[in-house]
Amino acid sequence: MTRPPRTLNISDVAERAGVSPATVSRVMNGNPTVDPELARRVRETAAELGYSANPLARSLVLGRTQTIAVVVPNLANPTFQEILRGISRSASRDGFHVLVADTNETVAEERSLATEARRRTDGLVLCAPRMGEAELTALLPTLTPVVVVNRDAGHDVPVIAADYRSALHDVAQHLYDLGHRRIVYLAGVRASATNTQRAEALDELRRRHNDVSVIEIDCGVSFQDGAGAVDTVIATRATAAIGFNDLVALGLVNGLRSRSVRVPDDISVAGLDDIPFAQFASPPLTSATVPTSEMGEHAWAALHRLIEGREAAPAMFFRPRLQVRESTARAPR
Amino acid sequence: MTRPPRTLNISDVAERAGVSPATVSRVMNGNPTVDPELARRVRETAAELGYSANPLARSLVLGRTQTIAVVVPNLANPTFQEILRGISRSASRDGFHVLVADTNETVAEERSLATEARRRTDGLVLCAPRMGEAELTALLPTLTPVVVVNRDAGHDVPVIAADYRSALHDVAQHLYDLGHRRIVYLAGVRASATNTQRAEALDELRRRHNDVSVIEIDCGVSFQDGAGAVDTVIATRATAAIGFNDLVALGLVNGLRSRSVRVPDDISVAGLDDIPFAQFASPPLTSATVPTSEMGEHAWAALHRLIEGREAAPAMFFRPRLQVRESTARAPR
DNA sequence: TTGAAAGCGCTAACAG
DNA sequence: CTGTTAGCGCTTTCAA
Repeated sequence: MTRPPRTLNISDVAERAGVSPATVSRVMNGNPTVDPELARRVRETAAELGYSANPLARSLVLGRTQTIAVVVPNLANPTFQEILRGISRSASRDGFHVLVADTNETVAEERSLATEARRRTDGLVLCAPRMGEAELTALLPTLTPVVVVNRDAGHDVPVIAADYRSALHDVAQHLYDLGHRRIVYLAGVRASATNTQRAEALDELRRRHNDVSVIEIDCGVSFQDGAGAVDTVIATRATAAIGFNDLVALGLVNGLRSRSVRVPDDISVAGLDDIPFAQFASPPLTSATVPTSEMGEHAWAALHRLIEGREAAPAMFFRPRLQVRESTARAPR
Repeated sequence: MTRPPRTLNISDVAERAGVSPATVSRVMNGNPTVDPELARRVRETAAELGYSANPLARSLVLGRTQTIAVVVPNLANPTFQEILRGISRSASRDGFHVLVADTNETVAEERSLATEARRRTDGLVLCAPRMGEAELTALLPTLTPVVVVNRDAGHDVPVIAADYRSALHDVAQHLYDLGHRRIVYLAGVRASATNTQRAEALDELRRRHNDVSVIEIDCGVSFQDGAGAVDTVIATRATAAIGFNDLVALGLVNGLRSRSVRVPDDISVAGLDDIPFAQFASPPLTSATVPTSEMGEHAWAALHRLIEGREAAPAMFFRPRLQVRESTARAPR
């Protein structure tokens, strides 16, 4: 293991300016107890040499890295991309860097990835963790400061989440109002907590309307998953389908097209999330708008408070807004 | 500035195991020169205490962080999202973490963001930098090890790029073959190097076919930019339009729809990149497929080589593949 | 107001 | 094979 050649350090500057390293440190940190004239000279020397303090060394001694970590289940999912973007923009505005970790839907690695990422940073945003309730409850305290996105997480941890129960309720009710009585729901990963919320909304629909039949199909979270479910969906003879998210819904639409099933004439399809491209799909997809990048910003704000030792932010739930587009229509009679 | 409470460190483990810190260090690093029995005991103690070495301290002494930085112009752009994902996946496979920095198309901050990010990491992937040639040439040597994506960068720096010249050539030729003789091109940011490549391809088209007229319009890189250009495009009376990228093209399509101009009946529209959603657009968008996530993987591979002190990888150019879909058709007569 | 010295947590050269 | 020691680059008491 060859050690890299050493670089310009604080002593070099100190020596050149004829002062002690301590003084250079004070100047670089804007400590006002330094003689103005001396400070000027040091600053000049530093500029001349192109010196700036090694962030690693500072991190070690100060115990803070000015960096946070964001753990997402899948970087290919537009929802998490948006959340990441929201976090990244606002964190960088506050002078923080962002480390990103993609678990790739591998539940088994969530824990270690989060732990590892957390150790190199000052705090963590855990997005939609897929692990079991017990594991999460045990893990979170070891991760503080941490905030959780799109999953509920007890009372000690700030939560920023979309209310998927309400979202699915609105979408399902919209379909019911259009006359659909046989509705299929393409469920996401069982492990996903938001999937449970969605299921609850379906239960409620069943309770409220005894003339409706809701069929749940195990599917997945990706475009491919949605496309792959097409035959099962057709077999149910449902007149409407709701995707776990827009990706699944869009995949299904594509699959239906390949089977020459028309959307929305033969079957209505709706998604959840309202990803940026839902509106440009063919046909434009009915969905429920989740304010993802704002949620990212709030996640950062909550984490920032924690990092600064301020009181934890309360859990925040965002109610998605139903966005009716052309992929849903009256049920065929 | 309150110093955080100190945590479990190597001396705690050493003390508990009745050995020196050096021995613990050796054990933790798998150094084989330790008595197996002793090693076992140390490992046991470490596990018992839940100890693992502080990465910050290791980074400082070893001079490597096991982290790389990725700088992108815009995290909202699917192309950069995919590149980031490709890098992230492959880097993490090799035990590296990824710091992400979004410049938000702010040319003035590219330099400082890249420099800052580089200082906390072992290497940098600079994606499609927008800064001027001279500035880039001056900056790159201060960033090594660094690899550049989607922009040419002299001979000392590995480059991973899509051949946009070829891509635009194929798209333009495709339109020409469909009978289009009046084609409008929605240019991206002037600063973008790949924009220049695209312009070259248009020049070539003009040279080869003196019956074709190619109009260039300053536009931008986003969906909104494309939508905003709609009236200008209509005013040109062109029968076909090529977007700087798929986002612009999709924006234009949407704008045209709002003006009741039919695609492709009245005007053909094509994009560049073939982002994941190009195929689900309405109508599905003709584009040129850029293998973004593979490019990300190659970018990591090239950077990894550099970090390990191996010889620099040669510049790699990927030729995009024309993907004809329903947004382009024969020119109206 | 400034400098000397200790120490953040770790690794590696050097003795033994 | 193991411990002692020095030092990565910085900040921060403590004394002067």
